[in-house]
Amino acid sequence: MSTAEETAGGEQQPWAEVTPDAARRLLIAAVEAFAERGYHATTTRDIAGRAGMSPAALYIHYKTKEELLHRISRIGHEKALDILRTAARREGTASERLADAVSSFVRWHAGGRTTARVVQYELDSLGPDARAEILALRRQCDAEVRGIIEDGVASGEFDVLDVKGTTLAVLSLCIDVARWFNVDGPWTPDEVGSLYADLVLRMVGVK
Amino acid sequence: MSTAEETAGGEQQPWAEVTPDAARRLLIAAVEAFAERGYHATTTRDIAGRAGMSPAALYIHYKTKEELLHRISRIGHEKALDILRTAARREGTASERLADAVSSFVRWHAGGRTTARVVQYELDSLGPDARAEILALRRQCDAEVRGIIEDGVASGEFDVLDVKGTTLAVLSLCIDVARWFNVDGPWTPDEVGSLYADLVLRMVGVK
DNA sequence: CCGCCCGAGGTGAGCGGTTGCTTAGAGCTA
DNA sequence: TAGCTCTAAGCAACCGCTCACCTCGGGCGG
Repeated sequence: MSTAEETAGGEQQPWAEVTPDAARRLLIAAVEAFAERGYHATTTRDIAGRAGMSPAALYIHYKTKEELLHRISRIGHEKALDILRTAARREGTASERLADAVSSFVRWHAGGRTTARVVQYELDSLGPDARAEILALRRQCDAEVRGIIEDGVASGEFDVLDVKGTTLAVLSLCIDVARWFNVDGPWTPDEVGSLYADLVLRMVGVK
Repeated sequence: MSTAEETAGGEQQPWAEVTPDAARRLLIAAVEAFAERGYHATTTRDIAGRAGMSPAALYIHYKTKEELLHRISRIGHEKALDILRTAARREGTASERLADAVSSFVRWHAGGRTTARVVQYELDSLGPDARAEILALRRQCDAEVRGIIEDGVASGEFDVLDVKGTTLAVLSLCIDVARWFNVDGPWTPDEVGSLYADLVLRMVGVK
């Protein structure tokens, strides 16, 4: 009951790599607080309180509040990149790989909306160095999707005028799911994933 | 040199309806600050400073910092709704009206990125009453776009499986432009507008 | 024309409260 | 004892916001 899977919507048990148990509890509390109120509106006292600790306990495991956001952001982006890379590098046609990438990427944004929100929208609360590191991961995400689209164009499956712009639009569409998706809404993450996969295939001109 | 049009990217001179000149300067300063740093990270001293005034001057024209955000959000949403309504109610085929709606809506988000960012992403920094008022405007935006898509389906121009979901995706795609668009980037607002109009027509199944 | 007042718009100083973070030390395990 | 985890208390800085006061253009009786 005090484990990690109480995050709404059945977030797959994440953060297993965050090792001292208290550090993980603090990090999960921070994710929830940042997602609800935003980084700047969240106080260190709120984070510690959600984790059932005193305000000072936070500073045993993390040097600053920003380090929490940095860790969350890095782990989240690595997960997102992993999802896209897995889809991009499996075997199958470009259409199959693109549909797979979009539907699993969207499922992650919808199902783990709490995390995705922080990862995608609190990026410029980071300092310059941390932000630069995260932006590098983000460019790798871009590259994976662009690779699939380029493959599809080369094989004649896709009909795209502007590869760079279309790549951006596809990623943008997926990412924005984290903004509007509501766990109490009419769709499950799976439904949004397959709807979006269909829409994206249309965008790249698959008949 | 101290007028309103110094906002980056040639934002069409807005906020003309904000009447005492000092109040307008404060509001423009607030838009820029909120867009750069977010609502909670922006201090009233920063807003007043950008407008060339002392911190106390803000409270002559606005009751609270939140009232500033409320005013910005309401005016911005009214402008967005106006753009969509104009496109939806002009004469022409559903395809023409949808392309018009998307390209002008996207142009607004890209060209007026500063404003659009605040309008679209700082919504839940508002209190419950103000947020409810803004959400009503947002539902009207939704309805305009859904109306065009329903027309296209009825006339046989469009081929969509899920009207509600597709409407949401189209709006989502446009709104997210405010997040990633960069005035120093490779595209002009016009170019993104027509690229997106094309992508959206594909999404609704226009040949 | 003068001197006077007035209200709108502005300021400097500062209030109470909160922030991120620190420190001294308690509790527990080994 | 030694070492790690956590807490109670609190520090300096900063927050949104207020208050007493200042400034200045214009109406107006004389």
